[in-house]
Amino acid sequence: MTINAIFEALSHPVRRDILKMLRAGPLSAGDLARNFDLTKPTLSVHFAKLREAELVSVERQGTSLIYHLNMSILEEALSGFLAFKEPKP
Amino acid sequence: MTINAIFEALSHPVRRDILKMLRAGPLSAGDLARNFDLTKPTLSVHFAKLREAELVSVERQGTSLIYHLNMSILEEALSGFLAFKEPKP
DNA sequence: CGCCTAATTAGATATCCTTCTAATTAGAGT
DNA sequence: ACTCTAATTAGAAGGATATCTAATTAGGCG
Repeated sequence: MTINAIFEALSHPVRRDILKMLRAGPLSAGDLARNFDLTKPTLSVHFAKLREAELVSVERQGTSLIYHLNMSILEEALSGFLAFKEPKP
Repeated sequence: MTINAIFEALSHPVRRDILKMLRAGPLSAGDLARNFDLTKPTLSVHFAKLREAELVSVERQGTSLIYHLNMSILEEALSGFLAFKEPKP
């Protein structure tokens, strides 16, 4: 997890929308994908970037992958940058 | 000014570093540029993106352009996104 | 096992981003 | 007007990103 990966992940509107949806609670990849006018593979790539930044975590439930928002990472990164603090050593 | 332009602007480490430097007070384009291992035209492009997002404002002083941090825009955008609020209508 | 659904990975293409050098604009001073 | 310094804009090259279709992995169930 780097501050770089986090801001990189936040730079795309689709990925920010994904985070907003997850705010209400965990959702499967398919349920998330249904909300966009993009193919599932495209969404998978966006999920991967969010995972890389550790802004979301995944849990398997049968054949589905359930995505959870990692609010603490998001909060630390954004409020940390607002205060111009360095990331935790 | 759009939330999109703001997160786009924040996505590059050089631009985030520029904002950090401006935290301490206004600086000229040249003074900012001296801190990076990049040419001045390259920095100019980064400045332009920050202006576009209205994260900085510019004021001319003789032949120099002085950049100021627009803290309120940054704060509203980041804390707004953290709270998952919509941007001001 | 064979098949169906859910999702990701691979490969290809088009677009966007970053960076450079060269050219241009703008102000100050002689 | 000329020249010097400060900075931006233009144009081009290279690398990275987003998106699609096709192929692959993984789990559940008859």
